[in-house]
Amino acid sequence: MAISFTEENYLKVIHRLSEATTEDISTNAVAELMQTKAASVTDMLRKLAEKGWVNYQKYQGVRLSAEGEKIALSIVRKHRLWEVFLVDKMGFNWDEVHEIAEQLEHIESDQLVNKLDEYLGFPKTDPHGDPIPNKEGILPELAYSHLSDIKTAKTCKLMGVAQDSAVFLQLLTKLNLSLGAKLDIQEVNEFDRSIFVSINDAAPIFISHEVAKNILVKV
Amino acid sequence: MAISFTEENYLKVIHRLSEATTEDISTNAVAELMQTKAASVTDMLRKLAEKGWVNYQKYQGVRLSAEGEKIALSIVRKHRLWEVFLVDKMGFNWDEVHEIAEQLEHIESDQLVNKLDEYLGFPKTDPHGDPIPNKEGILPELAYSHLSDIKTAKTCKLMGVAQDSAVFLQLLTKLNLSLGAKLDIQEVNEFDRSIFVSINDAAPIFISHEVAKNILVKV
DNA sequence: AATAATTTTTAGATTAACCTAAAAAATAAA
DNA sequence: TTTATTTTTTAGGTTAATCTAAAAATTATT
Repeated sequence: MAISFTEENYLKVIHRLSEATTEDISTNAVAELMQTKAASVTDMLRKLAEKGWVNYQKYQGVRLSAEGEKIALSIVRKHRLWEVFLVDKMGFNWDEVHEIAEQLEHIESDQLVNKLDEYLGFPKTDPHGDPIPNKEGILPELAYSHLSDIKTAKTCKLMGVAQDSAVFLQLLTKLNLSLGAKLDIQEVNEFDRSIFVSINDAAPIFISHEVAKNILVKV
Repeated sequence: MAISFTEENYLKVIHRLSEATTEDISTNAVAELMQTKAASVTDMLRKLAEKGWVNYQKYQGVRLSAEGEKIALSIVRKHRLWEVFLVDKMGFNWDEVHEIAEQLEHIESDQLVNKLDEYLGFPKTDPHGDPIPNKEGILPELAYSHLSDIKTAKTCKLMGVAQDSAVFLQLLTKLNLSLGAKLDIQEVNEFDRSIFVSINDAAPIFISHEVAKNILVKV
């Protein structure tokens, strides 16, 4: 069935919200991420439900159907593969690629996506460490911890970020924190939960809890 | 000023029609290429004129303004660069890339286009031999002849095609005719204007006038 | 030049995606 | 368990791009 850009974006947003919870997704939550009004969301949810891509009962929130999940994952796959392309092949920084990938994710051609995947060497994650669904739409589960959850001195490796806003990524770049960086945690301060850490064997610096919450690491 | 996909497509179509003539472009001609009705075209021409991208007086046809020309050329540039990408990097055949490039040409990022250009080695033409406008929107004039215009036995080189429909390109592929092929013209038949020609030193074959009209060669 | 044929435009509707304002339902607080 | 608050939906409108059918302008033909 034909699908519009807007419908694709709604499915993507519902998918994103569903990753964080097992609850049904509220109209308002969708409205906020879609940068639109709740009334518009209600209209769209009814339409998506008619097309069989979501399960929706009014006042009860929304969930993706199996079909809707499949579509959402194919968009996520395209988005993340294009991000790899932009960084690895086009030479963009990891904080510059989101907007462009938002456009490229809507290009329709399974053949192209699979050729791109192969061309990039079947990457497992995008430049922010987010996993890339495979051709069958299966998303490899990457069991990473939030840096903020670590309580004791230990060594770990930066595997991803929980947020890909440009300001945040630029801050990480300033701190010399990129995918794969080695983090030697010296101390976790009880007072403000800031972390005193050596990055790639440099002199240790302080990282705020705010920032640590958005950093994913493998212990 | 903001521009929609549809507006971009109209400018592209008007540009294409303008290449073939110095006359003003008729509403019907635009309608046919846009696969829409004349009434819809009238509406859009008025809008494009308001935005300053075309010069249009009702009943008098339409021309691109300098600004409109600039936009059209940037779309052509993107279209052709993406075609090179699809063939050279993704391994598509030249008859498979048009549809996908129709989508990719609307991706908005000057930075991306210029990086892509560099990545592809600043190609001068697309996989069909059509010239690629440079960053400044200047379209190199390639003075090629139509194979159908050649009257005597001589050797020439296939530099492009005047049509990129999949059926036509597939026929050329069957005839072993690709960009750069050497054509030794043995004889031009007066009766049906068919051409008896050896392709890359193979045994000579007949090529119809219909086909020859769409083949561009350098003598 | 008058009439016929064609092309183009206007008028009035339709659809997708959005909006505001008001009503209804669900949830939280007293 | 009422009342207040918040969330969600409905009702009615807007805009971009399209359509059909009818009117107007242009071009071609007698």
